[in-house]
Amino acid sequence: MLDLTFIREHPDLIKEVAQQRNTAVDVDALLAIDADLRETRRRAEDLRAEQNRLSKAIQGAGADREARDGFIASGREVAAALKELEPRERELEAQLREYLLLVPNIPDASVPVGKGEEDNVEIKRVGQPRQFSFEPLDHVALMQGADMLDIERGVKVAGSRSYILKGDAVLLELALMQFALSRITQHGFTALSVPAMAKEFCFIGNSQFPRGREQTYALPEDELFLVGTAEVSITGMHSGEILREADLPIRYVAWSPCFRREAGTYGKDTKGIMRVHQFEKIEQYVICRAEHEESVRWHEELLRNAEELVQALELPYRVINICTGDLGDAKVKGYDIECWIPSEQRYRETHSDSYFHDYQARRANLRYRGDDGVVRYVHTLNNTALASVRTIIAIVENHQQADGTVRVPEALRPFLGGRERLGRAWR
RNA sequence: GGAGGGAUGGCAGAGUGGUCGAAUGCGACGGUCUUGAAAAUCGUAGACCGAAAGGUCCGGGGGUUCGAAUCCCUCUCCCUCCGCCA
Repeated sequence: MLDLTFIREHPDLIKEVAQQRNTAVDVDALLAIDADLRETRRRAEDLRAEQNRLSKAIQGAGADREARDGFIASGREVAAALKELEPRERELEAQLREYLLLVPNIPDASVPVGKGEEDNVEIKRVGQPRQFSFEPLDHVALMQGADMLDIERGVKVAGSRSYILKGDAVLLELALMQFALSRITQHGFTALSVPAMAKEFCFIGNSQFPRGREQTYALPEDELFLVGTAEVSITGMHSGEILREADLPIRYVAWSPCFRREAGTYGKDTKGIMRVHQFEKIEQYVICRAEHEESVRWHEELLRNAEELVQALELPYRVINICTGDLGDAKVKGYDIECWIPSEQRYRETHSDSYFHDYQARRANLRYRGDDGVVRYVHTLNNTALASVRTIIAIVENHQQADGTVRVPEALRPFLGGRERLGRAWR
């Protein structure tokens, strides 16, 4: 959410940004509602002031019966007038908020302007895709061969895009989670295990709602939704608070399952488990002071942390700067880390590193009191540390051996009881 | 799932229709004292809208009333007991 005053003063900028970001918001309608609300509110406040004056007059009238009755009669009229105005005021407030939630954030000047995924800009490449001395398998053939994956029965249980990890794949998944938690906490981040179900306000605060609502699983009986990332729960957990500047920055690394409906992706990534409805993720999250430079500094640091993990897993990857059209509504700027997937001969997104300035904080009403006593909205950032399924794919495909086993990268071995190979030789 | 009790400022906790944005204590901040600190002592301090005047906020929403922290309805959350349960 942006500051309403800023929107009033820069309607044309908002329109331009909305277009660049492939999103729609009726700025003129928003401003019309705003003007109407301000006028309505002014009238209501005048009436309330009058009401307060009369209330004091009634008390001051004491035994003067006649004066008292006169004031009460006037009070009755004012109350009646207010009663007409107040529903209108509430209605306008609700309408304005609906529009405000649709206004996108202003991208940073360093974000490339573009229409979609194809306009994202690669900013670095690390590691060389491996030259195989044998015909490498895709993750499905490889994992099924090693009895690490059962897609058919996963689909039987939970429908398309579901899967069952088996055997060493389960150990690998847990090892990856522990590996990421262990590394990131060493950087001073506090580990969290957060609710995977959350109330609507968390999703609004985080900007998953109202747009993107159809990507989220709902539990209507309980008015809860399944989170697509721990980010939702973390934004919710501090919402409405006023933190102290001395407590900042707050750095979390959170473990949670992630649920995604993947509505509208029929036909995309139909083979294998590249795109699934449920996976596990370790997420980095930072709440810091409201300074652009500090946001940028953390954005880069979160990227470094994630890169460190990917490098330790010996995966070739690249980093891209996401263009305006692919950025969504909320981010000021975003990097993706994409790992090399041999079977696809291309890089695929495994991490997403974002900063928001106060956009999420405003929606979640998350503020801090500066050392100067001024209350401001915090800045928020987050980046994947490690997401289970896609990283599993990258590891098994990149580290597969001619015999059908998977070499365990050195850094991961302590989390797998020292094992050097996963799966069993089968080809 | 059933029965009961609660929700007030950073925290604890008064306040049952007007003089209450709200006593008091603790904590916080600033001053005095001190080499420094503690103690003592004096003082300051909530959030939101508004250029201001002014208005709003005592868990959320609705209602009664000229007037609600206080009365009524409703929702949420917390606590206690019972049931169920990893």
